[in-house]
Amino acid sequence: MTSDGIGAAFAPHDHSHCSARALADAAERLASEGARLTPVRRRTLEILLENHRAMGAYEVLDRLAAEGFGRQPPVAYRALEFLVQHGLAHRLQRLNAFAACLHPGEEHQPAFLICDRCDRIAEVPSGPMRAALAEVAAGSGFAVDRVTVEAVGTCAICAEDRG
Amino acid sequence: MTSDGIGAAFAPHDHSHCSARALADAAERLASEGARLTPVRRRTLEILLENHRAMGAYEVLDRLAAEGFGRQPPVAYRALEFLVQHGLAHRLQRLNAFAACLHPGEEHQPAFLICDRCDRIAEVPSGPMRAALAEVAAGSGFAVDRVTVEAVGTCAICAEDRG
DNA sequence: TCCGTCATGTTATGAAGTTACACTTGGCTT
DNA sequence: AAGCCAAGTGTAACTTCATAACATGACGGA
Ligand SMILES: [Zn+2]
Ligand SMILES: [Zn+2]
Ligand SMILES: [Zn+2]
Ligand SMILES: [Zn+2]
Repeated sequence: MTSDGIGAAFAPHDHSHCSARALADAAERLASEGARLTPVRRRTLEILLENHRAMGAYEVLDRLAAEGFGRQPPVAYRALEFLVQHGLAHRLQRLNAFAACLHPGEEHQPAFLICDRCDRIAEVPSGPMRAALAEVAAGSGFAVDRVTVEAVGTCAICAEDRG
Repeated sequence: MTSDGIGAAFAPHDHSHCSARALADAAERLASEGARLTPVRRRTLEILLENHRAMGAYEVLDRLAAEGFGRQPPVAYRALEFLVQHGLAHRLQRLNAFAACLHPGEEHQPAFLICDRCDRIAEVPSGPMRAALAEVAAGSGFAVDRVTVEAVGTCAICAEDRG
């Protein structure tokens, strides 16, 4: 993870810095891969970066449509898929939703903490869990490819607010 | 897990035994909780138990309808929800599908191995992973409630069949 | 028997995701 | 410059997944 510390999403912070850096990283990263950060894609990423929450594809689509982009589902799904494929966003299986990645560039397949009170999302390292899983899987001859780890619970802010 | 061993789903075995026992356990368990294993619910469980795969709600619904039960989505969703709530079935987030639990009665919140070649599913213990996750989560003040761990990969049988 | 609760069924609707196809754009070849 | 191709963007139409709202039936206790 980055020097921001783990779970920074659940603590007050300068979010404009957070998102500006992610965007800059993204542009650089894509350039080096020969992939194009077109207007829709860029705007989609910006929208996801607005806060530490996950957004449904149709929610993103509404925003895009309101700004003059296409208003059909594939517009959003294609942009989101592109971002996910390039490691700039993640898909949250439990929520059928997407969130911007806050430290792209680092090879990762993170675990997610999802607060069910405020809907904020944090990425945390999943290395130890993946290792533990790979081990038990190997015991039954299963070769793990991708792992989804998503925890639902209560974040620090909400725990304080509401006991 | 049971004496069947971990990941038994991915090895040849006497499946009728597997499913008969799960069904018997289910009936007993529900009786002790005062919950009713009605015909639709029982049949739904039997259908899920037919193999070690996950089924979509509509796939289950088709089967139920063909057997004279209701043919509208809530029929399947209610039965499935009931089974999940009583620990007799699990929901696979990545697949939007359901699978019978093969060792009910044991308090568990398992991890799943999903073979993307044959669609078979296995439950494995998730204790170590949940512990690791709880630790890193606690570091950011997040209290974990429920965890989803789902691994996609290749099972032993498919690995052998196709290299 | 009356009543309340749970269970089952229906219709209708909402939410999520994909397929197929047309048009444009921008780079590359000739 | 003209022609070509691949990638990107847009649309319509549709499938799949899931829930809301409401009516009826089964069952056990007062
Ligand atoms: Zn990330
Ligand atoms: Zn929260
Ligand atoms: Zn189980
Ligand atoms: Zn397999």
